[in-house]
Amino acid sequence: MSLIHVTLPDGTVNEYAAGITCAEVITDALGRKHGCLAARVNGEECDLSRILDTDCSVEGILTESNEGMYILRHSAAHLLAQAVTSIYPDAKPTIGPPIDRGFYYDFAMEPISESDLKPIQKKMQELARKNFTVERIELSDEELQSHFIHNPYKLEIINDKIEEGSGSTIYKQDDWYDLCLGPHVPNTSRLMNVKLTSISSAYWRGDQDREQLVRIYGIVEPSKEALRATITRLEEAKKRDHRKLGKDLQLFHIDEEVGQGLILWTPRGAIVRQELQDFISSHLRRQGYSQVFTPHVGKLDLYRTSGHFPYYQDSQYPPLVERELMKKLADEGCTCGDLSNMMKTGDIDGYMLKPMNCPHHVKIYASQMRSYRDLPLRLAEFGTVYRWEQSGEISGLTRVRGFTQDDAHLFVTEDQIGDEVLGCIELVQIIFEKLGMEDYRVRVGLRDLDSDKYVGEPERWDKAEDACRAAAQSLGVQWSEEQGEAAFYGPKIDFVVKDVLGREWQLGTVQVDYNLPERFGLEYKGSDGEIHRPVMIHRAPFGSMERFCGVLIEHFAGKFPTWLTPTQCHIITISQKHSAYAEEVAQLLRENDIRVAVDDGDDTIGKKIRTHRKMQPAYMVILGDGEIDSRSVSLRARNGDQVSGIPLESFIADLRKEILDKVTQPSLVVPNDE
RNA sequence: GCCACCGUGGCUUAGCGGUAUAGCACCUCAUUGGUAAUGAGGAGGUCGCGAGUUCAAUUCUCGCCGGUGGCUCCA
Repeated sequence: MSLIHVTLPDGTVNEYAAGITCAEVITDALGRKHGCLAARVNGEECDLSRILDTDCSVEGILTESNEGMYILRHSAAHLLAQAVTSIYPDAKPTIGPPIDRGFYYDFAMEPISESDLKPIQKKMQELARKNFTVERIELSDEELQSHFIHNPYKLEIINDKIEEGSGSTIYKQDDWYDLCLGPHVPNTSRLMNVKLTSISSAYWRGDQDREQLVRIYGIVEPSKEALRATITRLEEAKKRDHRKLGKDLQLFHIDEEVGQGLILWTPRGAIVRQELQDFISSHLRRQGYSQVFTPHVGKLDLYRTSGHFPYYQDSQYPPLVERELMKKLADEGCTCGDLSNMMKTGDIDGYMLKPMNCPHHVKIYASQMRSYRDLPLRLAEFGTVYRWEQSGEISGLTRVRGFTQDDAHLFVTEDQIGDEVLGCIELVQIIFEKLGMEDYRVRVGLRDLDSDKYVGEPERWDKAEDACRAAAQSLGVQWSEEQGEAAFYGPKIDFVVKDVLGREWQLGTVQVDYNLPERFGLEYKGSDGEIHRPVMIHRAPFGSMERFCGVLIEHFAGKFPTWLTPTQCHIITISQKHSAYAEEVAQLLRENDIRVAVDDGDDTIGKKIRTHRKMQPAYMVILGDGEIDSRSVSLRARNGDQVSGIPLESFIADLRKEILDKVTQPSLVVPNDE
């Protein structure tokens, strides 16, 4: 029997008889309780059962690692398919991958409901407990065909994805098997700690025109404790959902009679939004932006020139057509289809709710003769736009039909692109930093070199793409280049953040645009006396006020920094005989631009504190005999910390400073040493 | 838009073929209280909307509207 040399991660080289398995090598190196569920041989992931017959390096994959969790989730997906097919013999498994937060499996089957998950989960645990060995089996093309003869989905994958003559592998546990490359856990007992979380639907291969499948989502963890911790974390996350907090904290309201995805900002939410807007505005002034205002509607012709109509009409509110004209056309027997066609061809005009602000800003640029001395011209507007998002997609503040972009358009010379793009993303960084938002990623969208859908010359694209790359690089945060993610009119930089449930939302965006200046024939006179075409940069550092506020509510879990908090101080009296002092303090605070609420009602102090806590003021100011005597205040922080005997005047001064400095979290309460 | 589920006073919620619980909030009275619920009383709902089945519908069926989780889409 020949010997092989196996290199371990620590560099030791052991000698084994050829034919040994990974599991045996790892057990030999780490002992029985090594906790690995797969291995890496020469850097390639494989099963623990892999047989080694040549010299190689071997490394165990622990469940604690990212790779380990993916394998665990992938195996759990298999177990789910086994359980589903045993309960629903007609269900046909299609695909079931691991994902960041767990796993799912798509089945072609009759729809089932949420309540059906319990029995499936039970079945999974029952199968896991039986501790079936998970076995890898290599099959030829013919064998694959015969194994999946009753499952057209698997056959489609086999035919599309597997090279002819190469065969592939299946993974088998008990009498159930699935087409899969692996690797997988060695046995099903590793999969005891699973929970099925939700059910939904998906299209086969993500194609809207193909079969609708039943998708079951689940989570799996290596231990009971870890599973419990994950479940707790998910529940905690739900508590900071901006839709729930928006209601609890009375920040906004969505009324079905007003319409889906149309936000009513209630007084408290309006404060948060306005403070943010003021904050951005002050930075815009520093960066040399000019504020403009434009109307919420524009003529269809405007959007025909910009190219937005009719090409994107599916995502716009329907056009507004003059009453008299409609009546006349109706009398002439004009059908809806005729009307639609006439609008497309431009035979009749109408107005449209603006789906974006750019055409309006372009018209401001074009309203005067421009010289190179005017550039860069930076036009900013908190512009409200309306888009007909699909009904099923609308959600809270993060996906709405009417929203206000913190929009601006920069008209620049070719040479100014780099500096101006940089300026835009510096603004984003300043704002994110002030708000303590560190968990975001930057996506640089570049053109797909093989596609011809892009407008403009390649040399200009190269230059603009370089400018975007350089700008992203300068941020000093994680960023990625994504080929083919550019808009057809130019490259872009996007800022992406995750919400509490791990869903990604695009917030800020900076886009270079060669197209609109062309379509609108924009010009400026250069230093050479010739006429040139400016380049446009679209940018919205927050994306929209709605989405940004939604993300911010979750980021702070409703506990806003003092400057953003709707009511910064809630003044609470010990008893009603302290009302006069409370009113005096409140008035002083108001005079210092501090937002206050006063509760001098006849509830007990404990009751009042409990009630006001729910609104998450930065501070509760407690006033009683002691405070009146010493002309002071007693403060209570959100976490329950308290401090008393603070002189009224110094409290006001400190609070003002905290607000002006936009300190990330209230910090005036430092508990007294007992 | 598609699939599944859900829709009871401002909020959270019980219930079910015979028009409905409870808590918080609200109002009144008493209580004047030092940091997470003082006591008593009161008012408030055509059970999302429309149609059907039935002697009878909040409850069953269908349609619509809205919400939730996904899918698809996102200039």
